[in-house]
Amino acid sequence: MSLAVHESEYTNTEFTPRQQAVLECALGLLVAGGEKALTTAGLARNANCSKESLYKWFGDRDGLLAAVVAYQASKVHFPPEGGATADTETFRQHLNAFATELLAVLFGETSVALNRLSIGQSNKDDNRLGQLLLQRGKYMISAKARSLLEAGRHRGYLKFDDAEEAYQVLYGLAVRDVHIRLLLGDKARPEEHDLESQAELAVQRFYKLFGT
Amino acid sequence: MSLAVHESEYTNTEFTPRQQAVLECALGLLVAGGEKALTTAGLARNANCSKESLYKWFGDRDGLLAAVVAYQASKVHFPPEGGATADTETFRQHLNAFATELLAVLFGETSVALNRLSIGQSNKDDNRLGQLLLQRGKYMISAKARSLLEAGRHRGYLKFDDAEEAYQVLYGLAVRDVHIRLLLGDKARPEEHDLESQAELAVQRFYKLFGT
DNA sequence: ATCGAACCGTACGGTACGGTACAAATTCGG
DNA sequence: CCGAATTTGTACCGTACCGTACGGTTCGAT
Repeated sequence: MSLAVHESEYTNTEFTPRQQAVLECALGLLVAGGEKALTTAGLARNANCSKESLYKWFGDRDGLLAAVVAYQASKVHFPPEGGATADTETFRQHLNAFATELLAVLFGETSVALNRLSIGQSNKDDNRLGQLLLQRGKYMISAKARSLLEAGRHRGYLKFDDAEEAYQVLYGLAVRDVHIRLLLGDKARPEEHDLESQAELAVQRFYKLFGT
Repeated sequence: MSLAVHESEYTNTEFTPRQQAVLECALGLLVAGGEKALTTAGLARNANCSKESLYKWFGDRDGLLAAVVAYQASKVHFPPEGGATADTETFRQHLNAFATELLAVLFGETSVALNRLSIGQSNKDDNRLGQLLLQRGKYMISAKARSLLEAGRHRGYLKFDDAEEAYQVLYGLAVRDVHIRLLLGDKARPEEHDLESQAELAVQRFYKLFGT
């Protein structure tokens, strides 16, 4: 599956297994109680590690937060293109699958928690977290989407000038204002829980705009 | 102008002029340095008031934050419908104007700062700020948009089943992922600064989906 | 068995900030 | 002009948390 979350199927080169376990615990604290719930003492207590180790591994609290974001981003993989996208129908199914996975990632509680964290820290001097999330989150997805759309254009299924612009339209059609509402603490409406239908409707409208 | 910001043309019944001045100062601190820059001592110093007055007026720090959000929301008015929207062309111009103003509000630094604040506080128990921003911000705009779209449908310019759904599509076409990128600290691309063109393009695509 | 490295748990200093208390100053109605 | 109420400026308290230090423990290597 594209965009799927792998549970460390093999060792992540960036962090040791022990560190990954601690970061996983930090993610849990973040999802449960937000940024202020992620204190160095609290994490040490919950993860059964010492504060000294935290500071040895991550430098300071900001480094810890950056490590959490980087760790989660490292779990989202983009396996190479699904191979033979021969006919029109399977290509459209690929678009549907992409849109569905996009919604699944964006609306997941982990993504919501990390977005809240990064947005809350976006007033810092350098704003490492926001840049990190944009770089290793949105830009990756955008690249994946562009290559998919370019393939569709090359085969004559789609028609557009700028792939980035086309992707942004697809994003807007699929996400609408649901993401910001979730970030603000609103509950998703019932029909918005059916990601498949939402994605299919978005792709349908996308074809009405960019289909041949 | 719809959605225009009025500078307290006449006394806001909710806050005294002195309190409004202090809240204005708080807004400035928020826009400049984010939530952590808005301390009670700092606000008292900058606004030339005492902490005791702050607590007397707003109860506690959370009350102060809520007051800031409520105050800013009270400045955004939705004057009654522009009156005679007779022909097709003027109606479409109204849609363009609405979309432009929507982008102008959402991408303004004040809105960005308040959204960041509310999102950062959305893990609290009751989440007053997020509810407040949703209630007095997004829902108001949504209502305005729905009435506008309903009028278009009634006159035969548009065709859709659910006005709320149609509005969300218009929102997605206009905003795309720019809002979340701004919240994360990304800079808007050059072409995204031309709100008029962006809005016009969005309305053009909206007509392709819902026009008659 | 011994050494050394990494790690755990805890305790502690320093600091920032929310909230309160109080005397001096200012405003304002009568 | 006067007195009451409000506001200001400052000092202060308690708390929460970051960052560090240190004693004790586990565990693999030699």
